[in-house]
Amino acid sequence: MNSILRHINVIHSISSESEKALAEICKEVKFLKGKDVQAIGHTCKTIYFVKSGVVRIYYFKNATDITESFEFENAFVARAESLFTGKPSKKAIQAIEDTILIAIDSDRLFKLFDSHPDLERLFRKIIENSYVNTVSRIESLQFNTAEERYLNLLKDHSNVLKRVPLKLIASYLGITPVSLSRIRGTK
Amino acid sequence: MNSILRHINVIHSISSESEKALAEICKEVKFLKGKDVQAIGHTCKTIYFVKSGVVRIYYFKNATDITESFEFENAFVARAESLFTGKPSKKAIQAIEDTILIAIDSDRLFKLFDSHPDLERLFRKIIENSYVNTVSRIESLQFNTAEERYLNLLKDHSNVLKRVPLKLIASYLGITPVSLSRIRGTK
DNA sequence: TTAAACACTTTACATATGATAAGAAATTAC
DNA sequence: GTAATTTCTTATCATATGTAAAGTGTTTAA
Repeated sequence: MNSILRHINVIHSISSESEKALAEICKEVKFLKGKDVQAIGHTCKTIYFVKSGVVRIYYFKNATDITESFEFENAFVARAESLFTGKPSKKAIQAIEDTILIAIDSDRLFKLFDSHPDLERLFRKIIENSYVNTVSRIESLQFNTAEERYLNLLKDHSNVLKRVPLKLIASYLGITPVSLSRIRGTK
Repeated sequence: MNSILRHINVIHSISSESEKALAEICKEVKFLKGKDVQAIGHTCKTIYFVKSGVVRIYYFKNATDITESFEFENAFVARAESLFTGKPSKKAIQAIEDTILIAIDSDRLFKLFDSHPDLERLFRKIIENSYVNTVSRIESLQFNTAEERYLNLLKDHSNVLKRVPLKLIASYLGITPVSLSRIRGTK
């Protein structure tokens, strides 16, 4: 629990009572490299925090595997389109390395919000941050070339390049592995 | 205020006391077609609700005007990257038709959250919804062709096509006006 | 009402990215 | 440690979209 509490308190500090309540609905879970944390078709009732390792959210379009996002140590992961709508997700979460996650039960978390406004505020801010990141991702996909997107990733998140297979990065950037290889070749 | 209260109560119903508190920090403002509601470089301290009309968020990349999003009647608009970070925005909000907005002072709203948890919950849910929409927009930009994106817009938001100039829609779809015209021609 | 400005389309050509296939390199599994 | 997979690169060709320029149609404003 220490890693998550340390991360949380930078975003919004919560009372020790709230820390305790949060700890009670958390559970540590481990996944081997390549394993699905949650499968396609499953309704998301869990918010994960990455303690160690890397995960990705992915889905299939025309039988092609597409990576929607990566999350590394000290980040939250959830399939928002399912968690916030209650519908089954068309996406899966997969461990890219051997990974340790802290699983937070979302139903119990949302109930805690009634009695612990500081937790609701914390998660509001977490969502705000995710939202801001997502909007800037749209900007990048809307009018940057594939090469610009690759170079920005290299500049801002070079750890991704070091720890994630290129074929996963390609679809994250919205291009094919062949195209990514070509872009890398001309540098 | 009626339109905003009606809209809000579908998302999360709030006490009449909270309605009153919210009304106090709202102000109705009007903008003529083409006018900027908020300019580039301005730090966003306002959340708008569109009472009537249409607005867009736009910015410039290499001197090209790019529309990030449209918002019609009964929707909230804000430049999240500025509102949630406190930094000056690189984007502007513009009225596409003559538009009436309800302006909510964000500093005062965030203060209200301390005494009105139902308001915080309401706005948490509004952000969750925006987040879900934004994630699905990424999906669309990541691996749909320009034609698929156009046809999806036609299917899901045909009102956009009816009320917004095509050149604005083109950049929203991530393509040039010429390319959009070509796609429309082949149907 | 007319000129000016703006929005949209069409054409021709350039270019980035996609698709396919084959080979090289790296990783995994026995 | 070697074979079998998987990942990455390279090459070729096809195609979607970009760029530029010109023409038509529609608003806007004097």
